[in-house]
Amino acid sequence: MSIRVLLSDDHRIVREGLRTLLEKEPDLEVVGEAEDGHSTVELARKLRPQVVVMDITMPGLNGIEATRRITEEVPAVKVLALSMHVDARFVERILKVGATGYLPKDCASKELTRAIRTVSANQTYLSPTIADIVRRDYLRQGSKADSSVFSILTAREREVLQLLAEGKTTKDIAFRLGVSVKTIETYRQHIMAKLNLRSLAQITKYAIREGLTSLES
Amino acid sequence: MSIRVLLSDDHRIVREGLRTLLEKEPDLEVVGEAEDGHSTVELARKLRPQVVVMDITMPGLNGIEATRRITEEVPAVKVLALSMHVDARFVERILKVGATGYLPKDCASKELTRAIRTVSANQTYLSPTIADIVRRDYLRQGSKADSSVFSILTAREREVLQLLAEGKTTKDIAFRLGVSVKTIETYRQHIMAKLNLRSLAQITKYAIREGLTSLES
DNA sequence: TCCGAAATCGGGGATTTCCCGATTGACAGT
DNA sequence: ACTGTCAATCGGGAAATCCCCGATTTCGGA
Repeated sequence: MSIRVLLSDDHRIVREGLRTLLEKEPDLEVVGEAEDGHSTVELARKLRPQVVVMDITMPGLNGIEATRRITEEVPAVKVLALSMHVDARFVERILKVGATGYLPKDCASKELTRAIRTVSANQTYLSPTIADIVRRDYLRQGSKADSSVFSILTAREREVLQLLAEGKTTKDIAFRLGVSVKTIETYRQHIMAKLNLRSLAQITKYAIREGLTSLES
Repeated sequence: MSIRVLLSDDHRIVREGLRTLLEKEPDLEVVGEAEDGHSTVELARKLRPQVVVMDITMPGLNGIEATRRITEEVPAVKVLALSMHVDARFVERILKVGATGYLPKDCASKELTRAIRTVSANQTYLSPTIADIVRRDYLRQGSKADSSVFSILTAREREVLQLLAEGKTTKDIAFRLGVSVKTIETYRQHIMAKLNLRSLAQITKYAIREGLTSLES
């Protein structure tokens, strides 16, 4: 019986490439593709794949937040992060929210298929480069308190923070999340109060530093 | 006779995916892969492919600089940019240095193969989204020499841009520069129009990219 | 000298922000 | 079961900002 895989990446050509790669493996079956965090969560719930190959940087809802929701709601679904970041912060965060594997995008297809098989077997897969980075990170700072967004802000606030930093207007966000403009305003106030920020520009910079959005507009 | 293609992308899994996609096309032949600008230039010189599929963001020597060198040295080699950026600045820059096609990474494989065939036939291929962005860019600013801040914005506009990106409010800035709020509003409009930006978040990111402000604070 | 671009300001309506408070439901501790 | 906290949601109302117009002045280059 084959391993059912859900692909999540905001670039279609990347998804198609991955799909084609995986389809050459007889024991792997790509059951769906998602282009952002929300659709990934939804498809994971609906399709119940064994493994989600998850990009981290995605518009709207990012891969870390999507992973948090998936592993909380459907723990049987394993998440394998496939990211261009080789930064310990990202590794730590996505593992913390429930991913069981992490691969840099700069990896071989053999490694990807091996990682998928590993995580689908309830094991953790970290590629050698990543494992090394994590080890160094631990050596360097032990486990100090996490004062980043991920511990201070609520899920909803993080979501709004990211959308604000992506240049969405309050109205946009309210519509997208299906709540009133007033609610988004409140979140914005909370975000600014909690993070001690005073302007949208500072919010944007904060989000960039925390990897919630990229510099490319 | 098949079209010889060189793949250039810093992520191996992306290269492998693209290779697998292209190998399904009988008239396309992937003759090599490069993982950074320097190796791309070198392989283009050595292998003389008809087309180089070029990523823009690469470590060491980026895709734009690599394109410049290739088209200068081996004009017969056509460069097709495949980028995650849908920003007019990148399109403009890489076309200016000799690329004859531009695709967003968020495209279908059919479009990629079509683009490769188009540029190999000495024609220019811009995907619809890209073409639209270029058109808007032209409408807005004509074909300016360099779309960087330092040539399109006036000194005053740059000043305001920086202050906005530093988190200052309109009123703050007006006071600081000793002019009316209305004047600052006008500058802001000009900045957004000239740079094709739509939000303060985007303004902030632009300023960071251009080195007008730092990520801190 | 004439033209365009830069710098400056305003009107007026549409939106957003900002600072308040309020409700509901979930969950934690006693 | 009671109490308290907190996340998520919404509203009022005033201030600020945004947005789309146009206007004036100045100044350097064709």
